[in-house]
Amino acid sequence: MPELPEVETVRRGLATRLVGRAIQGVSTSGVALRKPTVCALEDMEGWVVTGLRRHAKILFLDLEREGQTRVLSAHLGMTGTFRFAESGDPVLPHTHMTLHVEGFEVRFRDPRRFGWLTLYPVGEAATDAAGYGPDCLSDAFTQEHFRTQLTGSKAPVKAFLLDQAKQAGIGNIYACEALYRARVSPRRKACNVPAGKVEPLYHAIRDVLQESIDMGGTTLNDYVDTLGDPGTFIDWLDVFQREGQPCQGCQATVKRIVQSGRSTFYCSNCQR
DNA sequence: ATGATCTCCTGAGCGC
DNA sequence: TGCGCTCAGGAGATCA
Repeated sequence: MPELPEVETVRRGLATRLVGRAIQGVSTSGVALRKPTVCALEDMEGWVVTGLRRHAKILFLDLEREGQTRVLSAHLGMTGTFRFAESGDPVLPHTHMTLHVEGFEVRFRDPRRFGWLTLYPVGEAATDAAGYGPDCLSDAFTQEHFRTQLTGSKAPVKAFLLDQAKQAGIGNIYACEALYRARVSPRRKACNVPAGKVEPLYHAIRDVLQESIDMGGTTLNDYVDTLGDPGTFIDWLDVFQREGQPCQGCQATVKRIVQSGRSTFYCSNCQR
């Protein structure tokens, strides 16, 4: 499941081969994704990719043509992938968009269709991240911002971390891992996180995300990068999907509970 | 207003 | 062997 580190890995991969290239053609499946696009994706034909940006889990493809600009936003949802391909490669099922570029193709595939592709009109900015808080790895995500948001929320701290409006980019994996690293119980209300644990939790979030990027992200089931390679951060997960296994710190058994309908993995002995 | 729950979707895994 | 059930969760919509 792509979270910030996986999307950043995809962004870097796409940037290496796509920036400066003209989109010569666009093929689509016609199947509806999570959100409808504003303009037809085919309208990207003839536009040049000038850059790839990311805010949290959203990718932005900047396009330019004859002095004008526009943007394509993309979200990978649960099972979305961007892959480089040769024109003769077999097209896998659930391939929803293919960008034809000189010498190769870029294909967006998403079996469960939780992702989206939105092409905005010429000159318009993308609004996908309008309700989002600062990206967790950006300078805007300060310790002060985090403290203010945290102390103002009565939600369980695990649910708080997943709230993209508070700070954006954390998904289920890294919420569990950051809480474990900071030794904070996921069941504790955000506003009741001990004062002395706020800074450790802030740094745990930043560290775990950055370390995962360095490892190419985490692959549980579906995620692969633009070359089809899985991320290897799974080997460094302390608690996620480790129910029943001993905690690395105290040898107690890692537990799994459900919060807001999602699995939370933690050590009830270490995390208080 | 805020937090909790539901919904969308497909494929993997499991039990009978 | 094969069918049907459950589960996975990002995030917008809806409910409490």
